[in-house]
Amino acid sequence: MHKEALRRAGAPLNECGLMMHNDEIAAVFEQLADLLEIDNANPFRVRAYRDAARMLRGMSEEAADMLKRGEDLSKLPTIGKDLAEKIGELNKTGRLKALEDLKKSVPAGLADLTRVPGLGPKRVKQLYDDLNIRTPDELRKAAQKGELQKLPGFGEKMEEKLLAYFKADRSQDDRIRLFDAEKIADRLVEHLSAVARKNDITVAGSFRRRKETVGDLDILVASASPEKVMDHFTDFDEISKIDSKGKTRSTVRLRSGMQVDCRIVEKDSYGAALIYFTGSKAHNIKLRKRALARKLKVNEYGVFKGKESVAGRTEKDVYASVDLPFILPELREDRGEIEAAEKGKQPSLVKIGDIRGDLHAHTKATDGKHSVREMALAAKKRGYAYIAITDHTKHVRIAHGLTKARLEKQLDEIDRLNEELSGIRILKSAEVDILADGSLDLPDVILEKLDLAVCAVHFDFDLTPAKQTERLIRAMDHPAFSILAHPTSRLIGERDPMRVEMETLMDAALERGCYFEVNGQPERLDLNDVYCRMARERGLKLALSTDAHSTDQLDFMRFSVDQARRGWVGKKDVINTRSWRELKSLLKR
DNA sequence: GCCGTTTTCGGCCCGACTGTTTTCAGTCG
Repeated sequence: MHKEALRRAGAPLNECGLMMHNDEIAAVFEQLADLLEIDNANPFRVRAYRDAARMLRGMSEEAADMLKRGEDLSKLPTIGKDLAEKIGELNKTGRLKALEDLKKSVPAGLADLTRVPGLGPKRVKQLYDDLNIRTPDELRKAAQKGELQKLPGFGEKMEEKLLAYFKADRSQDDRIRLFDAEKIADRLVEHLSAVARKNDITVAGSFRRRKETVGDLDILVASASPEKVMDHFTDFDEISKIDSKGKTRSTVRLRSGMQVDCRIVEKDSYGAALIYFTGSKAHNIKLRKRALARKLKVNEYGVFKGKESVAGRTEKDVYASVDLPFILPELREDRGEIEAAEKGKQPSLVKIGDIRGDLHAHTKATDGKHSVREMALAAKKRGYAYIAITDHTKHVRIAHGLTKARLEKQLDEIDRLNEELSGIRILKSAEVDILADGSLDLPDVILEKLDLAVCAVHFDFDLTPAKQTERLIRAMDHPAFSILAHPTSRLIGERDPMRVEMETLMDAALERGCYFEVNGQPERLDLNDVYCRMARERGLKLALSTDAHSTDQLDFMRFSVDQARRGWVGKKDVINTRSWRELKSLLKR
């Protein structure tokens, strides 16, 4: 998406009716900010572009749609007259003259160089001016020839560092899935618990905000003997390299490629440090500004009036000092949570304990590992009232999808089990494949026998957005259609989301009595947080499901809940927080 | 470039660590 947007921004267009998505506009602004920074522009001007990009990425409505309705974009936060015009220009022409002009003096590739650790805009500019270095590859060659250490401000160490960077395996540089980060985080906490109480150790950062992917781990420890804790931390046996080590802050890299920052503070600062280390950065900046307006200063040690500390021990105290209630970590993205909290309108978020059943689970009849009985008993053990068995249908050959006959047999089995088992109801369902023309992959005669149909796309992901939307709406027209599973069919880091007209699709679902799933598989987490929020704002209810392929995967429910919480979703916005009777009344037939 | 219960101009979050320096700039989170 990023690359596509940049291509568009730089290339002439031959189409009409162009509409730029928010993330595409954001990508253009981000590139402009990168290049402006190298060009030594006013840092606050640079920040204005970055702030706007971030705001656009978190927005649940398309700026292009607002423009279509004739709305004034400068009413949006971080968007003023100038940026509103630039968004208009992008939306109309697909290009941005300011960016094209800037590229004439600052080669676009220089932005990539700032991503090399240790290189910021100043050094990149210097490398370009003095050695005409424009790409990471040119940088590597210059370092190998020993040319860098001759530059003022660069030295032997810097050159060594860069050489080490180019020598190292870069395959793990990308953000990793929350689920994978969790395993590492658990081991780190276990390691640190030898020198600190577990209550005094928190994995903060985007991990605590439950972001779908995690770039690094930020560990905060409260301790009166920081040096002892820090020495123990840097002794962790998975560490491959210590990037920096100080008395209160260290950065290391693990053999897995994961970067870990450890910060140690005293107990009296723990709350302030938690806020600081949990982020997001934008949330913190807003808090600090708010503090300034009250003649207070917030840093990671506390809240200060002059030199006197007025809060810091708990997060609640720190928020209270700037007249705010505690704000849940999942909301701390500066997407309106501070304003909502200020008005006492912070959303009440769905909790794992609110979930009454799972509406997406497979068995060994297709690509799952366990039987219907085993899945049902595992669901009962988790305290659920119901579980929908949703095996694939025939079109999904790779999963040995069910034919009508095989599904009929499974439905008989479910009847028998429902007779036999108490305390859990097995719902008759299937993950019905949505074919390319929008028809469903099972005959009506059997669809009619299901309690609900969970429907999903597994092929033909790359139709045009209009065609894809049409396909899905046609599917939802079917009277049996209940839930659209993994609505964009993305796989994090592997497959981009299908391009659909999401607002149109959500409104169509709403009109037809259909619901969208939030799939808890660690590589799916589909819908994402922004779309969850969009659904909530439009009144479209969600099904939080696991898509479990084994009994233990029923635990993925918490990832689905996390994602929904990041989208401001409450208990009432979720259909499977209800008893089966209530849920049934929400289904269209 | 944005923004306003101090302001429509003059501000814009804050501190730790490193390397290359003799007191600090650059980078990072």
